[in-house]
Amino acid sequence: MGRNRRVLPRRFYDRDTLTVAADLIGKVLVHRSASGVVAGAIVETEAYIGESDPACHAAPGPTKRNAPLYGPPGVAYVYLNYGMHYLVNAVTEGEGSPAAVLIRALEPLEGVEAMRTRRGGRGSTLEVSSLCRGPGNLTKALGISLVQNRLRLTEPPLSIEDWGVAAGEVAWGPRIGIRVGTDRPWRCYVAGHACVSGKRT
DNA sequence: CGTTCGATGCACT
DNA sequence: GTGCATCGAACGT
Repeated sequence: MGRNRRVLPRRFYDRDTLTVAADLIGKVLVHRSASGVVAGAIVETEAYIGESDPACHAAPGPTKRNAPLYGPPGVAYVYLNYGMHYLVNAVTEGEGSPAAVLIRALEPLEGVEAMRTRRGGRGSTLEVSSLCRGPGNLTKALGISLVQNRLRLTEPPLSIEDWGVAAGEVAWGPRIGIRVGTDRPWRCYVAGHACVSGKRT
């Protein structure tokens, strides 16, 4: 691992959203900032696809907030949720086809101390497997906020890369934390992985 | 273990 | 004014 690092090209995202959601498992979300490099392997994603998906932010049609969903693929869509958590998505499919993959959990690979400081302050006793468990937690650990909204994921400072991490076995299930569209099994995750959000098994 | 519930800000109707 | 793609502290069992 680490000798063959490749940033995912824009065409990676210009595909069917469910395919992208599955292929993002095992890829590495990297944030390079003045605080250093933090990175983690993606172990959980959710697909939000089009205006016909009631849980997708594009459901009401184009608005100021969801504009990135209608733009080019390979761009970060970040927004504030519940007034206190930032959530990061990768925009997928072509322009005019509003869809994205929400990144829900990471396995920390680099910058664990920086993550710990951002999550719980210095001397935090948080386990490594909890640092990026949940979409609001991972953005906090990586220092992602609205500043990173609309950034291209195909170049620094915020990128998704292939570090040659083995993806592991992937499972599909209903999306978490939404009240509509729960019938669509569009959550993709590494079954049994300690860093995946939700109830542990 | 389990479940409930309050915090908190902004986009949208 | 309402409703969230959440989290974790504070309970109950």
